[in-house]
Amino acid sequence: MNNVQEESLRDQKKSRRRLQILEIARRIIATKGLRSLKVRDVAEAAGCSVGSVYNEFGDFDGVILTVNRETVQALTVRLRGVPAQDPVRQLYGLAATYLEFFAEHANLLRSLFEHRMEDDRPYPDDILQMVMDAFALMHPPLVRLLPDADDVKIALLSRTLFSAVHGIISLGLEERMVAVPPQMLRQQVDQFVDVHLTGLGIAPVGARSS
Amino acid sequence: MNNVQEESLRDQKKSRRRLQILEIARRIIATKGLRSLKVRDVAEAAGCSVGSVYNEFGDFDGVILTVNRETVQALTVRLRGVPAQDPVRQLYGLAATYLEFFAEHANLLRSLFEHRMEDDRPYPDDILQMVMDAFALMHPPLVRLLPDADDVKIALLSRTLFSAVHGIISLGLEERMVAVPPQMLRQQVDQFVDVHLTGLGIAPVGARSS
DNA sequence: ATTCTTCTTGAACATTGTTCATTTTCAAGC
DNA sequence: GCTTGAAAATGAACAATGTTCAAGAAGAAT
Repeated sequence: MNNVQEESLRDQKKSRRRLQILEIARRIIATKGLRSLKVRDVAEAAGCSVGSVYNEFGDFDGVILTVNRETVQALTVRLRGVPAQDPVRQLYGLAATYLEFFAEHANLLRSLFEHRMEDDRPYPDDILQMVMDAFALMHPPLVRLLPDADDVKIALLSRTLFSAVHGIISLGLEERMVAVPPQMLRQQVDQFVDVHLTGLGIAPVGARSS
Repeated sequence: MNNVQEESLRDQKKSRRRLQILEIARRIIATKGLRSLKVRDVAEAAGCSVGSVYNEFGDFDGVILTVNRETVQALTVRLRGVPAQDPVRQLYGLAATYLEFFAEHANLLRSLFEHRMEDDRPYPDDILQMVMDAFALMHPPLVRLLPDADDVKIALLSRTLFSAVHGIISLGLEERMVAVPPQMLRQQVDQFVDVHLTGLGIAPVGARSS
């Protein structure tokens, strides 16, 4: 075990190729959907053999899962970038940012939420955990807004609220279903948060600008 | 065109087989998930050749779509069975019934919402319309509760609210994700509707029993 | 330079959706 | 009932795609 950072030529090529495969797979999923992702297409575009893809990722699910992992990581970064001064605005911001991100990367998000494993193999725990953590990002602002509430209940509320927003957005962006105009979807989400905060006894942003 | 109901022996066998194929496909999807559905398994279980499946449904997507169509039909029947005397209770009932139905037929619902067509062929319009119609079932009670509101806005609200409930339930039942205990999920949904109705200025059911 | 380890390759295989020439089945006409 | 023509069923062959692995190539170690 040499902890000095001496990357062998072999390792360099390996990791460069790994990145390349992921980049190509992500591009295909993003543009043509998960169902259009084929091993041979990825291998050819990456300039390597199909065997190398398997060598690097074990099986094809491994490629998909790695892309999904990076998707939820990117999502988390975006959500963490939402300003936290005003907790009410933060909640709106989280919803709006989720909508933006979903609209920009619809097929990647669908891959994250819709991909099923072969047979009955379990979905990797770390990805599930990251999704749950992302959905828990509404927790801190809710705690500030509801200081007297039980922390466990707030945790549940955070997941519930974010899941609700997810439902509105994922179905709203489903071009299959009655394609809600994207601008209207933004209003729809804002209004939903409005009503829900009101119901929680929190004064919403109201007539002020976003 | 003979509108007399004389079914030839041929037609009888044909429709019997059709039903049988659908029943088997539905059972496989329901128990082992859409990804485990294979033409040969269906054909063998139905006691016919793979060619017959294609003869009857055009392609394999045709089988899946027909199962999905029947799923949304069954869902609609269940949702229409929710009592409509009290509009507030009706809203709770629609959410609770959706939860029940989703819990009973999780894989069938996932097939409905997650199946993607081959290439870029469009999803059949009639199925999309039926889903939208089902999600519009919150419209009538909302109209009764908000008599002064614009009808178009109520239509949007109905879709939004149902989509939110869908998000909470579909993620909550996702055993992949932090498996919310089913009993707790019911409370979660009820509470969500509670808060949202309050936010809309409607008195929720409150402390009374379901 | 030689050897050893590791990775890469791509042909072969396995699985699964799809097609279609052939056979079978059935209904209609005699 | 037999003949015949149309329709359907068949399943072998094909196509597309995920997976494996023996052989070879490439880099590391001595």
